[in-house]
Amino acid sequence: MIKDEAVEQDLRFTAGNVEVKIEDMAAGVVAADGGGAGVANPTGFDPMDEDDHQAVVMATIGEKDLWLDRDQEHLLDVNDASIFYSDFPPLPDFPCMSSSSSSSSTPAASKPMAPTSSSSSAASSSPAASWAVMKSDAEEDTGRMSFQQTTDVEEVKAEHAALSSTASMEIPPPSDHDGLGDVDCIDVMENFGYMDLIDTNEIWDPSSVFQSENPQEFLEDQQTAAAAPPPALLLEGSPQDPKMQCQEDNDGFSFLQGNSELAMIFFEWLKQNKDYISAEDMRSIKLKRSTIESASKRLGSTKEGKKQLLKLILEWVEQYQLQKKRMRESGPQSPYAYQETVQNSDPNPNPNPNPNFSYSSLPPDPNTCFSTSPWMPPGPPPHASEVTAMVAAPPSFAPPMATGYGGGCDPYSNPIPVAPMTPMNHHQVVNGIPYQHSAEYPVMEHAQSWVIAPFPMQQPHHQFSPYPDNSNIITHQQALYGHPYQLFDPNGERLMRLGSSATKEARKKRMARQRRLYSHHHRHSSNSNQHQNQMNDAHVVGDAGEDGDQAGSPGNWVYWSPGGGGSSPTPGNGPPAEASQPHSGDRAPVQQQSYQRQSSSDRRQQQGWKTEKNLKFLLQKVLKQSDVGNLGRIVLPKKEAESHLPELESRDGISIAMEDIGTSRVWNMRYRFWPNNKSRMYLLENTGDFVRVNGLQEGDFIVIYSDTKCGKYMIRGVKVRQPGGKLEGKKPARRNMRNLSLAGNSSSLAPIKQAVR
DNA sequence: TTATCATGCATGGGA
DNA sequence: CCCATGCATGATAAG
Repeated sequence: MIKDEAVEQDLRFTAGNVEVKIEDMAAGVVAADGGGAGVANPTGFDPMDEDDHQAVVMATIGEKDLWLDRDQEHLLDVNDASIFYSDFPPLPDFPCMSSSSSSSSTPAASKPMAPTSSSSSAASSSPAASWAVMKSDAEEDTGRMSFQQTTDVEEVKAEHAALSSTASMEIPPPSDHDGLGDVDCIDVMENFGYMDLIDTNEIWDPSSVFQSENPQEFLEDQQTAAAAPPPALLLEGSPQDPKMQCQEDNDGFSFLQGNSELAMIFFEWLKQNKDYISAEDMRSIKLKRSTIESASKRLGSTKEGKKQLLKLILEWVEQYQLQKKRMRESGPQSPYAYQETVQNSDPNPNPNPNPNFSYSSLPPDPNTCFSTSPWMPPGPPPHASEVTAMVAAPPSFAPPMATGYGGGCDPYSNPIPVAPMTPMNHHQVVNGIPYQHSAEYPVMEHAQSWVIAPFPMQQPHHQFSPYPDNSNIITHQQALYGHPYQLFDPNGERLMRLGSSATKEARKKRMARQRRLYSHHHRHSSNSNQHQNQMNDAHVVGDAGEDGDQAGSPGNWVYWSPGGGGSSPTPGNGPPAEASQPHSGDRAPVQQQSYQRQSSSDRRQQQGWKTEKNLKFLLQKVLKQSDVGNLGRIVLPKKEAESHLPELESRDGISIAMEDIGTSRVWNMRYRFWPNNKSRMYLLENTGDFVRVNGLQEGDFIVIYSDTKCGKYMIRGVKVRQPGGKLEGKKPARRNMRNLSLAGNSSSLAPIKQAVR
């Protein structure tokens, strides 16, 4: 499966059986009635059982409904579980968390997907059940975020399996808050306190928020903007809690006490996203306690850490929502339908060619942004040549995929952030709804951003290790696709730079891009198979690209799954993700979707980069010892070289400038061939410095793209981390590589694909 | 059996 | 003598 998948699952917070549900964030904010003016979920997205239907408190100021988009929500008539998935993708795992969880990965989670099957894992199917959130009356009334803990052992196991790749934190069961039998509903505040996201005693202080900013102004803004407290904010007491009442007194903001900074962040976010996120959306958000806990551990209990976590969550919500919106805009079709289309057409712009890479199995929700893994190697887009940009993998990746690089553009991109969770077969049906691998989803740049450990890492410490050589970095979104968010620094200490920073404008642009992408997919879906194949060979990475990852950046890392085959590299970013895509069958490079994690700033950079370039995946090559040695030359796969690189008239070859996607550095290389028997061997020479600078080693891979706009060549080095650190070895690699190659796949791609899985 | 490709190693230029 | 260059060979995978 793709790392991304694992990540995705984590994001879903399915790691534990404890779920944190953010309900009525908005409502919590305003809850005029304190008890929650119960509002039936108009969207029908409520994953809860109908019987369990919970009243939703709409966030309103005065009588004004802050959630203007609410009515526009599509009503999905699907079963609860399915709704849940489709509605909100799991929150991507925190990259940093991966280490802890990896140890428990189950075979299912770690086992690579069959080349032909989608990356989605069976494990992911179980989540549906687990996600069926049981709400307590209290929750409904309060509309607060609550943690729910299920006792179903089977479910838990499944979740663990699914999450195995991600770090799951052991969180003590919430105190019997509501005394809900099987399910414990925990007060949000309590939860956060537990998680340390928010100090136990630290309460969001609305007043403080206003002090820092003109309250009046804020309120005015709120009139037009949706205001919902962050889940954490809503956690504060029960509805009956005096504090909640205070909210009413204070226009619903009193619940924010104690941490003005966090509150401000949340409010700012609400203001920026009022047009994109509805109360229903917020209600449907569920966070796994374990995930949060893991994240908080990673991020630390400091205020900064909490801020990061909040940002991460908000970013996730935002990203998801964007996807969802896009879907809606395209039409009322169900997400699944969309998925199908994508799968069939595959002209997936995603850079995650490697779904494998990537980026991971995607969550059932096509809209999910996190589907891909962050750092997958840019595997070629899956056919993917396009990496979700790789997003990521460089997937993730996400494409999966060597996450990224190329995110949008990068096949690798990252491939790949990202998606990740348990691998599922495309055809697998969960609760009547077909599950698809994230890799198949159109990769979104964001996906990569989440690329947190797209691939399940068995060895935690490896997962997030930074690139040794590149300290700079950007993670490789799947190798190819850069992931928007860089979660880990080379030292593995920097968890993530969340970039909630996206501005409204940027968001709009993103949405427009996504829409274009979406329609693009549809167009392709109608294309003939032949055309599809061509596309697979070379995708325009355009959007996928979250490639922005720098080679050196963590985003470029691809992880090798210890499990099946053991040597598949999974791009941290996600490029490899691509491999898992069904259509990509052949050689889509894995994106590093994965696989990569990027900070928001990185993501922005990548996005910018993406928007400016249309990358076409040309080829990728898993580096052999002779390629990374001191010869300074890399043997290129003949078929790809002949079909995607300039035709060589003479053996002297041609000089070819390759711009390093990660660093923008231009390398003057030489492309030539050697007569070999009756054939030729194609080489890229003068690669010594490139290899050195990127710290590439045997087992890592390079992905070459062409910028369709500028006509220049782009290259990305994707690092593959093997849990066992085996790649370091010398000789075994050679034989292993061969062995790894999958039938039907070129040997050069095999590793990546495996990684993607 | 053939094609592909990793790499061993011969050759030759330059220090 | 060292190293870059380039050919030849052997191991695999594919057909």
